[in-house]
Amino acid sequence: MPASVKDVAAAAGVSASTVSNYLNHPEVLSARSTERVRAAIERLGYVPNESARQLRAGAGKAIALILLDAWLPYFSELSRGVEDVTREDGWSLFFSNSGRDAQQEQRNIDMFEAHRARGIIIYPLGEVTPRLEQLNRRGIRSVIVGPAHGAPSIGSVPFDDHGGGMLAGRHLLETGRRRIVFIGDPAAAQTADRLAGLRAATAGTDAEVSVIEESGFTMTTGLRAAERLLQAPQRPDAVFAANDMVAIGVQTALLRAGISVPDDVAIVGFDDVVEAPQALVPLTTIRQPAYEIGRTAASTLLHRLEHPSEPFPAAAPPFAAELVVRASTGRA
Amino acid sequence: MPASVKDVAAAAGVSASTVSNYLNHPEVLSARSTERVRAAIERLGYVPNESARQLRAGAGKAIALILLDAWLPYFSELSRGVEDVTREDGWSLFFSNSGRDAQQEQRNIDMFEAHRARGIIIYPLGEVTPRLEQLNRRGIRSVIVGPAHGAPSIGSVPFDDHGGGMLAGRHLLETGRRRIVFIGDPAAAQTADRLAGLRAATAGTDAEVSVIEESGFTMTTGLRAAERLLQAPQRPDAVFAANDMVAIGVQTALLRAGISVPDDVAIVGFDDVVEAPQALVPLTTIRQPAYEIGRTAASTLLHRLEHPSEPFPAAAPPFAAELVVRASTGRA
DNA sequence: TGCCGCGCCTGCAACGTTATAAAACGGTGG
DNA sequence: CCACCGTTTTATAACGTTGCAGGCGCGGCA
Repeated sequence: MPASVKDVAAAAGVSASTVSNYLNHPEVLSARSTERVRAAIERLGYVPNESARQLRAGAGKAIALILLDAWLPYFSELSRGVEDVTREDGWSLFFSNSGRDAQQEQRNIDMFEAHRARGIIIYPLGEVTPRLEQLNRRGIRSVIVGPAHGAPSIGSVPFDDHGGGMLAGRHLLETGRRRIVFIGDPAAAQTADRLAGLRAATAGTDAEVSVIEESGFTMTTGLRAAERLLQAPQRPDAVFAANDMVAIGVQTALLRAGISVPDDVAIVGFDDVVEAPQALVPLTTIRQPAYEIGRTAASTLLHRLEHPSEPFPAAAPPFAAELVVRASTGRA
Repeated sequence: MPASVKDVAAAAGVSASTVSNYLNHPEVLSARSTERVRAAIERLGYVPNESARQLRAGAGKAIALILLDAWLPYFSELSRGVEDVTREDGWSLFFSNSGRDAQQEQRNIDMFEAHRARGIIIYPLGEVTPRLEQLNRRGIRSVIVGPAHGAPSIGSVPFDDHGGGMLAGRHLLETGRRRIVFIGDPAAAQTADRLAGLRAATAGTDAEVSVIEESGFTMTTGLRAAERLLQAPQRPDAVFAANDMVAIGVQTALLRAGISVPDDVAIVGFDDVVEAPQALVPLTTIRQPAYEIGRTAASTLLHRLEHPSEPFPAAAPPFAAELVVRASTGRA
């Protein structure tokens, strides 16, 4: 039903090749042909068939982005960074989220392989390194947001989670806190690093660190964790949460229970998402430049695709953590 | 570089057609061939080239979803509904957001046209009806989430915004409120309907309705609106916000200013997103079944695509609004 | 034996695009 | 008038896939 180059060619009284040249090598055409083809394209509303282009070219200019939970604020900022770079460089971006379902994550990778995406940016949920190395052998490059455990064929955009944890710990110590509870899932790689950083900061002091294990990353997770925290025999004087949304959930539950933040309990989050300063008590947090991380991931991948000879830079330095002090931990 | 049917055929000692039949008409193959092809596919890691399939088939089994702001909670729920139905029916979904930029919205439509998506589900920002009718003439169907202003070729999944506004207004009257302020952009279609519903509910009573014009839909919008509200000479006793995030922003600003919710000011939101019950003072709101709306939009579109002869149902009844009472308006 | 039907398989063409090589064109100089 | 040149246009083939028409071998039936 839609018009093809042949239709345009017929309408313009030229050959299909000329139409193709109009689109891809305009400089070789005579002014006369240029004008006739232009008019015919406009008249027929011709739009090149991307599938045919890709087939012909062997691969299209498209990359894919696979995230855990597209609707979490951190990921939406990250994806804006990816989107912007991708668009600037004239590539198409296919987007999908795995909804924290490892099986769905694999299906998404399959789908992008079938669509012959040239590269994949992924914030991985399960163990994807072997699959990504397999894809690499088939010519599909990928970049992991976070640590790539010693897989040199895969790009990596790491963040200094351990350093972030240390910053949080030191800040809590400096503001006089001694009973710190960490909320998160110690089995998840990034979360574990943040906890380790916290422990490194408190080692050798009289502060003690306990852990409430929760594996989610939403406000609901924080509300649930706070219930457990309120039932504990001795209340902590500080909470360090795996991310900002969990921290905000904890804050909400504490305020509802009549506990003052920061007087009774200080709270530190992680990420510095847009919601952090908007919490009722603005949240002290560790800033992760999500937008910049997204941009870097995209440009690393695109650079690799556009300069196939150069390998990924061996070890990019991780993005540095930065402490942002707000009201939830009292005055600095 | 990646394996093609021909490679598989050679490896299995059969013809390309047999490999194709294995994939598309397995029932015609002998057990012997089935096994040999299966083994060859596995050995080579063959993945069918989706571009070639689409080219051959004229169009692929793919639809597109275009949203204003993918990272707003309401849209993420909507898109989950769309995703689920799409996946259940074996279609692929391409996803994009227009970031509240009408130009970007157009570019996304262009991109999906080039990729020959069979249909589009869109929550429109600008005026897209003419463009969608043009696409319809080229065989690409679409469904608008929200009202389709008398364009019978375009599907529509409407919601009863006016009724929702009325419910909110009546509830505020019943709980004794008289000075109601509406926060939102009266120029936006859906928002305008909600305001009209509010006015219909208060007409003929001694309650008065004023409007603070704000065009955003985030917490930041609510914080900004609350500043203006606090400066007003006479403080209202109720706020009806265009959506939940704005309502939560207003609530936060009021609480920070020491104003009690709901004693001094009642607040009603719109949508009933997951954040609504998680606000410090859980939010009374008008429930919009975003997930169900997404499912309906997707199944309307897919039904249309799979049964080309039947037209879109003339006028689907709008989804009904439902009042959800929580603490932000006091006891009922 | 000759013919048919059946089950299974294969060759061919076509989808829309574009790079390549070749051809046509218009003009110059010998 | 022809060989030659640069410019512009064209025919052709190929990318990977699949529907279709036809082919092959085998068994059954007249």
